[in-house]
Amino acid sequence: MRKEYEVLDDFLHSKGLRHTHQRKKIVDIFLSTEKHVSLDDLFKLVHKEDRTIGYTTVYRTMRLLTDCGLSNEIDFGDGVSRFEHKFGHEHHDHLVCMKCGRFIEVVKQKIEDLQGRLAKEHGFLPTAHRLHIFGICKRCQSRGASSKG
Amino acid sequence: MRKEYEVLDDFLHSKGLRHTHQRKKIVDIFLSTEKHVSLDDLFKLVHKEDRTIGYTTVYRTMRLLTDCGLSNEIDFGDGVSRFEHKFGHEHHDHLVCMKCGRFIEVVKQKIEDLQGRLAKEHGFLPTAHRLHIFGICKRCQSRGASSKG
DNA sequence: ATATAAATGAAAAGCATTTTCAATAAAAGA
DNA sequence: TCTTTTATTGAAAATGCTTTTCATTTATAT
Repeated sequence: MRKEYEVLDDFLHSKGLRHTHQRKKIVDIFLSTEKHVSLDDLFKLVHKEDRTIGYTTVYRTMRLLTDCGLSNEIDFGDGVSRFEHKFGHEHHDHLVCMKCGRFIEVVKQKIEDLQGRLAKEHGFLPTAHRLHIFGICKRCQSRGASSKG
Repeated sequence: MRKEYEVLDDFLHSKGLRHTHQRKKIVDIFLSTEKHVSLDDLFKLVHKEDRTIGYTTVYRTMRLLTDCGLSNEIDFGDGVSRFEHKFGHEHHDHLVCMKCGRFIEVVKQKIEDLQGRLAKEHGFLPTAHRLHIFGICKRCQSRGASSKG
């Protein structure tokens, strides 16, 4: 678990950007957080540890991480961007539960392959894709009607 | 091409809602518009024909159409909701060109099937899904670097 | 140490979406 | 047709997240 910092270092260096203790702390917390955090989530986590770090800095740091490829920005269509870091889990799709809001990460290689083929059939050169399947998760099904956790 | 109005009529009726000339005009324009319009797009189209219809009414009408299933709200992650009407083309995925912004509607039954299976494998009860493949379209590939249309 | 340019944080601005509210108008009944 | 009831409308304001501004601070190079 050192590579992630190197990636950021290289990126900062190559762009003439600087190391700051704020960035270090934000990155530490982000990388140690399992997964999909909104800016607000992350700001709260950071704020708990360091009251002097502002929302704006978290925002800018996340953009930095996204730009250098350490973070992935995801959008479930609820008007809030979420971020997930890219270590351990490479590409994956999401099963999003409409009841409890939780999501499961999944991959099915055959689907990946077919997507590539589908793109090719249309002369399309794919660079990325996003698949969200919405529904009700196992837990919420067995719990019947309501619930929120 | 009469069924779409019936759907709306039924919906309005079942909910005790009313027919208004504003709704009629907005629905007419929306249904005659081939495809993916933002609220702003649609408002402009409506405004051209009737200066008295406000943005809010367009907004509310589109929510109505989405609720009664005539319209599909789509989100390409650029912070703007778009709407497409559901006649002619049922469910489909999107190939989104990152260069010219155009999108192609596609379906591959095998992918659909595999998605269902994938969900099932996780005890997940799927209700909808969204697949966007991002990349460069045929046209933009052959045109080389720049371009916007 | 000093200079210089990036980074920070608070506050303000942007922007699409959503709500508020007084005025208007559709549907139903008299 | 006239009234009544209640949904609808449109302008403006509010929301909520994201992004920018700007004066100040601070990391690096000299």
